[in-house]
Amino acid sequence: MLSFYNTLTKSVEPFEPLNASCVKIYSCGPTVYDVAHMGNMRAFVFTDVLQRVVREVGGYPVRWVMNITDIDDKTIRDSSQGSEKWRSEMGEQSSDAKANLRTFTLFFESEFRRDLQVLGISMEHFYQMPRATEYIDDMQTLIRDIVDAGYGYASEGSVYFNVAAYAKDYSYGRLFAIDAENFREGVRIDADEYDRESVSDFVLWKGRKDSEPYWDFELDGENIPGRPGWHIECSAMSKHILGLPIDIHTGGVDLRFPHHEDELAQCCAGYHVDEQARFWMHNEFLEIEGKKMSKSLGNFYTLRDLEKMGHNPLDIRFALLAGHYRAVLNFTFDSLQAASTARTRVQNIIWDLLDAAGLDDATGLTGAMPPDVALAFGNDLNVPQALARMHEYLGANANVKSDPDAAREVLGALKAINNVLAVWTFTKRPAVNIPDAIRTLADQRWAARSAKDWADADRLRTELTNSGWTMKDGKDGYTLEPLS
RNA sequence: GGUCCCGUGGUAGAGUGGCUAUACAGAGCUCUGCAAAAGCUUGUACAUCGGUUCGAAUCCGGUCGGGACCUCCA
Repeated sequence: MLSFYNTLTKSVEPFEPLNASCVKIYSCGPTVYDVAHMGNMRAFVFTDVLQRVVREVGGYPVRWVMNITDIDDKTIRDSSQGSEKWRSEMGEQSSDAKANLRTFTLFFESEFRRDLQVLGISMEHFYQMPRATEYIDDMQTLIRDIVDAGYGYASEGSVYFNVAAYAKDYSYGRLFAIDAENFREGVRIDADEYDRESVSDFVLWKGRKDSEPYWDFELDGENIPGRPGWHIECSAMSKHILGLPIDIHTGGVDLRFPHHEDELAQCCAGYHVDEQARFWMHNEFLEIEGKKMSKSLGNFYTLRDLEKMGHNPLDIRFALLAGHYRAVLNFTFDSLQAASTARTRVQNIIWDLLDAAGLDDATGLTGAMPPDVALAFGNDLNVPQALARMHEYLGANANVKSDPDAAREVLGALKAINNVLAVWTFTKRPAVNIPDAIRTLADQRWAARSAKDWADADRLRTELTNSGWTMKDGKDGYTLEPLS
């Protein structure tokens, strides 16, 4: 029923849970040093749709974990004393680097949670959102195990992973075929500050640097104060919270290498498992108006930016769902507008159907997704295809509004689809607040219209339009809607 | 340098060796006093040059163009 593209095999494979009573999904979450931008949003919306499809189409319970990286170069840099990134809402900085880091990252973590929620991602769907700094012990244990197994070494106050030793016993490059002989000249290789045996080795534990936050770490009877390397947190947390192997591990394409490759290596080396995850799924990047999003091109948008411009986050979610997750998506303001219109139309259909079905609220309504829609979702999350089938379904049921039972059935189907898409609401059409002056004008026009005084009726319509309202004539009365 | 991806109608974007989505925008119609909303109808696109094939936009190769990754950017 479900099949997903697996980066491990570079092909679409049928998805069978390791344990049908609980599908374990681990998603690489944000580094909380700033608010989410469009690219982040795409990644989060992708994972959300994935876990929803596993639940709704696959019918499996899900344990979804998304980590919060609250310790890394950027969070340290931006939370350090005198940083321009420090915001007044965070309060005063202290002289304790670790406390500053904590305050700083907690601030952006709560911003992040808010961002997720306005994008239609429900906190209830998370099993846990672990913070890296709360799993330091587990990471240290893993690092010791890796060193004990002969795949790690300490050098100059840091601890490294020995890729060459590992590659002798295991396969390195399962997610991403690297070609060490052909590293392009000019590619930045940050070998200057640390002393690695080989350039392909990566850091497990970074030695303490001047005023940075640090943790003590006992390795082979020696204390090595420092902080965890980037990859180790995901290895440790996926194991401790979900247990290995997990079903699906997700992230952006850029994480295939080195992050995921190294996570995987650490798990195999330290936990002695064959695999960290059965499926590795990666979402493609996003372009803005045909160009890679970047600050220098001036097309770098955060969710807050778009909200300030007056865009509804659910329209943004819908626009992000317009393309397949493995294809580069060209996000444009035209496409956002198109998404908004399309989404609003379906929302109006839902409200009409609620009226037709005589329901105030269809939140609890259950129904079956049209089979071809479910098929599309299950086929490596082909959301564009699912949307196309949904529109066809709606077209075929356009005349259902005269039949309450049929209306209810379509509503149920839409509800099931929305359990995956999460862009519509099934509660009553919100009442519009109509100012008395407008109401008076409308009443006057209705009277003029009833008296077939077209000239006056038209004059009043124009007046209403100029005041920002659309008056729609019905059989037995009118409705007013604000112009948007 | 290496590895890899992509190029579809005005826009966004699926799909597929033959039946050529879907949405938004546009056009026409129905309904409306006129509108709005809604519904219906409509658009033959797949970079380019070759090849394979009865048949290719879909497979193969060349070319052109765009992009990604190659040690901490989703």
